[in-house]
Amino acid sequence: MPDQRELATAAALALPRFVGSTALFHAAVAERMDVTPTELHCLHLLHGGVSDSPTELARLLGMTTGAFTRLLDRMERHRLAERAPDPADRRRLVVRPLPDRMAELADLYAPMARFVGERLARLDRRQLTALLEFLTDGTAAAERSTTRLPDVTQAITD
Amino acid sequence: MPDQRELATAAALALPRFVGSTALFHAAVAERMDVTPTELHCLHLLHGGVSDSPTELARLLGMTTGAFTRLLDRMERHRLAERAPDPADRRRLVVRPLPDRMAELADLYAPMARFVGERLARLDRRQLTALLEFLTDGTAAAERSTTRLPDVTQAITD
DNA sequence: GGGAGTCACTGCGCGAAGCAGTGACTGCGT
DNA sequence: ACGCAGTCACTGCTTCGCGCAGTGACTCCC
Repeated sequence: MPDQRELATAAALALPRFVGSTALFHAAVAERMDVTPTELHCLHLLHGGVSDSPTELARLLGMTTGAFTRLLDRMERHRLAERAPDPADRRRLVVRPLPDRMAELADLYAPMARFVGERLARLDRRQLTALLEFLTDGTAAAERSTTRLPDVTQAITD
Repeated sequence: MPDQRELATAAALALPRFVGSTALFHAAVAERMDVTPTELHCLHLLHGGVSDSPTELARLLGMTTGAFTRLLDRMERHRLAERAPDPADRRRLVVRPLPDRMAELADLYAPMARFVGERLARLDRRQLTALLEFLTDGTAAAERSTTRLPDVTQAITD
């Protein structure tokens, strides 16, 4: 019967491995869709309405705009997204997700959603809130860390 | 004030993005150590005592043994691990983590551990237990999914 | 109206990983 | 005993995603 300190330590130890294995799961889903993990990640960002700007998306994905151009080429070829001109600024363009393969993506995530749903169903409100907060804060911290690569340390703590 | 159902839905939506961004964080830490994400992931497995067998590690990392040979070459060059002969079977070898750069790794994870610790300190026992269980079960499910790539779906649900 | 800055894009090179095949070694069946 | 199938780590070859650095189109501000 572990006490609170031990639980916290266990969580801190479990985290790095969790991160590694989820990354791998992410790659597995991508492979099932015949798509690179980066394309899949970008699709999530688009689907979540995070941004439609190539430069911004490239930043969030931790890559150069040059690489993002090629990423967009692939995404268009795979019918995941399309380019559209930005009426306000003729240098820019707008990236739009295509509905074509959304159903396929949903199917692949369905079992994961079920897995998550089952676990969550056993939790009470306070447990749910804690978990959700952990996920969202963790996401924010992780996304900060990618934009300030030279100092990951600071990005996490602030 | 969201009810339980809404919270569960929110968590299911937050998850894919969390997965993507943690993968990116993982890559950021690896870059700070002048190491590939795969090398870092392998180091975590070694450090956690998951396995010391090249074939088994390759499987957990979702790669071929051929690629793992080259991975080991890099890890030795970067002083992350070393090869040792297996006295029981002269075909095999044993992979051992090197202590040299462990401190460096701990330093990079320190802020993350602090971030986690702060969040966890606010939680009670039941919340902690729920979170920890979610992490470990999720890790197990994700690791299963990589070993049975042809059917990710089944790996998650069973 | 002109120059600095920003945008998406392009040629080139690197390197991580898959594929398929190799030699060394083990253990099973007869 | 002994040979043969299976397993192990390893190696050329190829593929491909990405970074780097430079380009032309466009915008904004003085």
